[in-house]
Amino acid sequence: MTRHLAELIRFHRKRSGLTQLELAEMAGVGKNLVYELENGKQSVRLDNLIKVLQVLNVDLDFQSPLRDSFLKEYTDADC
Amino acid sequence: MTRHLAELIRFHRKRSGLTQLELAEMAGVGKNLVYELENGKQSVRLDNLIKVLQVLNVDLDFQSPLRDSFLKEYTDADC
DNA sequence: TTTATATTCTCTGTTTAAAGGGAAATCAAC
DNA sequence: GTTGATTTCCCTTTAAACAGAGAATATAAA
Repeated sequence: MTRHLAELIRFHRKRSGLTQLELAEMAGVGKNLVYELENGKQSVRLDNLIKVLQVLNVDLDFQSPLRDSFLKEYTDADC
Repeated sequence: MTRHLAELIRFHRKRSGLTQLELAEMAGVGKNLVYELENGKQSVRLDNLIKVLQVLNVDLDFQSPLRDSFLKEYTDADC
Protein backbone atom coordinates (compact mmCIF):
# COMPACT_ATOMS: atom_id res chain seq x y z
CA MET A 1 0.00 0.00 0.00
CA THR A 2 2.85 2.37 0.76
CA ARG A 3 4.86 0.66 -1.90
CA HIS A 4 2.03 1.85 -4.06
CA LEU A 5 2.40 5.35 -2.70
CA ALA A 6 6.11 5.36 -3.41
CA GLU A 7 5.56 4.35 -6.99
CA LEU A 8 2.77 6.85 -7.36
CA ILE A 9 4.98 9.70 -6.24
CA ARG A 10 7.83 8.71 -8.48
CA PHE A 11 5.50 8.22 -11.40
CA HIS A 12 3.88 11.62 -11.08
CA ARG A 13 7.17 13.34 -10.42
CA LYS A 14 8.74 11.93 -13.54
CA ARG A 15 5.65 12.67 -15.52
CA SER A 16 5.97 16.27 -14.37
CA GLY A 17 9.56 16.34 -15.52
CA LEU A 18 10.88 17.16 -12.06
CA THR A 19 13.96 15.90 -10.33
CA GLN A 20 13.76 14.84 -6.70
CA LEU A 21 15.54 18.05 -5.78
CA GLU A 22 13.15 20.23 -7.74
CA LEU A 23 10.13 18.52 -6.27
CA ALA A 24 11.55 18.89 -2.81
CA GLU A 25 12.15 22.60 -3.27
CA MET A 26 8.71 23.19 -4.74
CA ALA A 27 7.12 21.30 -1.87
CA GLY A 28 9.29 22.98 0.73
CA VAL A 29 10.78 19.78 2.07
CA GLY A 30 14.25 18.32 2.12
CA LYS A 31 15.62 16.38 -0.81
CA ASN A 32 16.10 13.33 1.35
CA LEU A 33 12.43 13.21 2.17
CA VAL A 34 11.44 12.88 -1.46
CA TYR A 35 13.97 10.10 -1.84
CA GLU A 36 12.59 8.35 1.20
CA LEU A 37 9.01 8.76 0.04
CA GLU A 38 9.85 7.18 -3.28
CA ASN A 39 11.51 4.32 -1.46
CA GLY A 40 8.56 3.41 0.71
CA LYS A 41 9.35 5.00 4.03
CA GLN A 42 6.25 4.63 6.19
CA SER A 43 7.00 6.97 9.02
CA VAL A 44 6.88 10.25 7.20
CA ARG A 45 4.89 13.12 8.54
CA LEU A 46 1.45 13.57 7.02
CA ASP A 47 1.85 17.29 6.42
CA ASN A 48 5.04 16.72 4.46
CA LEU A 49 3.42 14.01 2.39
CA ILE A 50 0.54 16.34 1.60
CA LYS A 51 2.90 19.11 0.55
CA VAL A 52 4.59 16.78 -1.92
CA LEU A 53 1.32 15.41 -3.26
CA GLN A 54 -0.05 18.92 -3.76
CA VAL A 55 2.83 19.79 -6.05
CA LEU A 56 2.04 16.67 -8.05
CA ASN A 57 -1.65 17.51 -8.09
CA VAL A 58 -2.58 14.32 -6.32
CA ASP A 59 -4.97 14.48 -3.43
CA LEU A 60 -5.70 11.86 -0.89
CA ASP A 61 -9.08 11.00 0.41
CA PHE A 62 -10.60 8.57 2.81
CA GLN A 63 -12.85 5.72 1.87
CA SER A 64 -15.31 4.15 4.20
CA PRO A 65 -17.10 0.97 3.25
CA LEU A 66 -20.30 2.46 4.65
CA ARG A 67 -22.87 3.45 2.10
CA ASP A 68 -23.11 7.19 1.54
CA SER A 69 -26.80 6.99 2.20
CA PHE A 70 -26.14 5.52 5.60
CA LEU A 71 -23.45 8.03 6.45
CA LYS A 72 -25.71 10.89 5.48
CA GLU A 73 -28.60 9.80 7.63
CA TYR A 74 -26.21 9.01 10.46
CA THR A 75 -24.61 12.42 10.24
CA ASP A 76 -27.96 14.15 10.19
CA ALA A 77 -28.53 12.69 13.61
CA ASP A 78 -26.31 14.06 16.33
CA CYS A 79 -23.25 11.90 17.00
CA MET B 1 -8.99 19.05 4.74
CA THR B 2 -7.36 17.84 7.93
CA ARG B 3 -10.21 19.33 9.86
CA HIS B 4 -12.19 16.93 7.74
CA LEU B 5 -9.87 14.12 8.76
CA ALA B 6 -10.27 14.97 12.42
CA GLU B 7 -14.03 14.87 12.18
CA LEU B 8 -13.90 11.69 10.18
CA ILE B 9 -11.88 9.92 12.81
CA ARG B 10 -14.07 11.08 15.64
CA PHE B 11 -17.19 10.18 13.73
CA HIS B 12 -16.07 6.66 12.96
CA ARG B 13 -14.69 6.12 16.43
CA LYS B 14 -17.97 7.10 18.07
CA ARG B 15 -19.90 5.08 15.59
CA SER B 16 -17.77 2.10 16.59
CA GLY B 17 -18.56 2.74 20.23
CA LEU B 18 -14.91 3.18 21.15
CA THR B 19 -13.33 5.62 23.53
CA GLN B 20 -10.17 7.44 22.53
CA LEU B 21 -8.25 5.18 24.85
CA GLU B 22 -9.72 2.01 23.42
CA LEU B 23 -9.05 3.13 19.88
CA ALA B 24 -5.50 4.02 20.80
CA GLU B 25 -4.87 0.62 22.34
CA MET B 26 -6.39 -1.24 19.42
CA ALA B 27 -4.30 0.78 17.00
CA GLY B 28 -1.18 0.45 19.07
CA VAL B 29 -0.65 4.18 19.53
CA GLY B 30 -0.74 6.50 22.49
CA LYS B 31 -3.97 7.96 23.75
CA ASN B 32 -2.67 11.46 23.17
CA LEU B 33 -2.23 10.76 19.50
CA VAL B 34 -5.89 9.91 19.05
CA TYR B 35 -6.80 13.09 20.86
CA GLU B 36 -4.48 15.10 18.62
CA LEU B 37 -5.78 13.44 15.48
CA GLU B 38 -9.33 14.34 16.43
CA ASN B 39 -8.22 17.90 17.03
CA GLY B 40 -6.67 18.44 13.66
CA LYS B 41 -2.99 17.99 14.26
CA GLN B 42 -1.31 17.99 10.87
CA SER B 43 2.14 16.71 11.66
CA VAL B 44 1.30 13.19 12.68
CA ARG B 45 3.21 10.28 11.28
CA LEU B 46 1.59 8.55 8.34
CA ASP B 47 2.09 5.06 9.72
CA ASN B 48 0.32 6.00 12.95
CA LEU B 49 -2.55 7.56 11.05
CA ILE B 50 -2.90 4.42 8.97
CA LYS B 51 -2.96 2.24 12.07
CA VAL B 52 -5.82 4.27 13.50
CA LEU B 53 -7.74 4.32 10.23
CA GLN B 54 -7.37 0.56 9.86
CA VAL B 55 -9.09 -0.01 13.18
CA LEU B 56 -11.92 2.18 11.96
CA ASN B 57 -12.03 0.38 8.63
CA VAL B 58 -11.28 3.54 6.70
CA ASP B 59 -8.68 3.42 4.01
CA LEU B 60 -7.04 6.27 2.23
CA ASP B 61 -6.38 6.43 -1.42
CA PHE B 62 -4.87 8.86 -3.84
CA GLN B 63 -6.74 10.66 -6.56
CA SER B 64 -5.13 12.04 -9.65
CA PRO B 65 -7.08 14.30 -11.99
CA LEU B 66 -5.58 12.41 -14.93
CA ARG B 67 -7.95 10.20 -16.76
CA ASP B 68 -7.46 6.51 -16.06
CA SER B 69 -7.19 5.90 -19.77
CA PHE B 70 -4.29 8.31 -19.96
CA LEU B 71 -2.57 6.85 -16.93
CA LYS B 72 -2.89 3.36 -18.33
CA GLU B 73 -1.35 4.18 -21.66
CA TYR B 74 1.34 6.19 -19.94
CA THR B 75 2.18 3.37 -17.59
CA ASP B 76 2.34 0.87 -20.42
CA ALA B 77 5.15 2.93 -21.80
CA ASP B 78 8.31 2.88 -19.74
CA CYS B 79 8.60 5.82 -17.35
C1' DT C 1 -26.55 15.52 44.30
C1' DT C 2 -22.87 11.57 43.76
C1' DT C 3 -20.40 8.46 41.04
C1' DA C 4 -18.21 6.76 37.09
C1' DT C 5 -16.49 7.58 32.67
C1' DA C 6 -14.53 10.26 28.97
C1' DT C 7 -12.14 14.01 27.28
C1' DT C 8 -9.04 17.77 27.44
C1' DC C 9 -4.62 19.46 28.26
C1' DT C 10 -0.44 19.75 30.81
C1' DC C 11 4.48 18.05 31.58
C1' DT C 12 8.65 14.95 31.00
C1' DG C 13 11.83 11.72 28.79
C1' DT C 14 12.87 9.13 24.82
C1' DT C 15 12.94 8.46 20.19
C1' DT C 16 13.30 9.78 15.57
C1' DA C 17 11.90 12.45 11.44
C1' DA C 18 13.84 15.86 8.83
C1' DA C 19 17.27 19.04 6.88
C1' DG C 20 21.54 19.88 4.98
C1' DG C 21 26.01 18.47 3.46
C1' DG C 22 28.70 15.51 1.02
C1' DA C 23 30.37 11.57 -1.55
C1' DA C 24 29.77 7.29 -4.15
C1' DA C 25 26.99 5.18 -7.59
C1' DT C 26 23.88 5.27 -11.42
C1' DC C 27 22.22 7.07 -15.64
C1' DA C 28 22.10 10.03 -19.77
C1' DA C 29 23.69 12.19 -23.68
C1' DC C 30 27.37 13.34 -26.36
C1' DG D 1 35.12 6.41 -23.57
C1' DT D 2 33.97 11.48 -21.06
C1' DT D 3 31.00 14.72 -19.02
C1' DG D 4 27.07 16.35 -16.46
C1' DA D 5 22.97 15.39 -14.03
C1' DT D 6 20.50 12.59 -11.00
C1' DT D 7 19.94 9.37 -7.51
C1' DT D 8 21.39 6.79 -3.69
C1' DC D 9 23.07 6.63 0.82
C1' DC D 10 26.00 8.17 4.38
C1' DC D 11 26.66 11.42 8.38
C1' DT D 12 25.48 15.01 12.07
C1' DT D 13 22.45 18.19 14.30
C1' DT D 14 18.10 20.01 15.59
C1' DA D 15 13.35 20.06 16.30
C1' DA D 16 9.48 17.71 17.49
C1' DA D 17 6.45 13.46 17.47
C1' DC D 18 5.28 10.20 20.59
C1' DA D 19 4.23 7.64 24.87
C1' DG D 20 2.93 7.61 29.42
C1' DA D 21 1.42 9.71 33.51
C1' DG D 22 -1.39 12.70 35.84
C1' DA D 23 -4.77 16.33 36.82
C1' DA D 24 -8.60 19.24 35.63
C1' DT D 25 -12.69 19.52 33.17
C1' DA D 26 -16.59 17.92 31.01
C1' DT D 27 -20.32 14.42 30.39
C1' DA D 28 -23.75 11.27 31.71
C1' DA D 29 -26.14 8.21 34.28
C1' DA D 30 -27.93 6.52 38.99
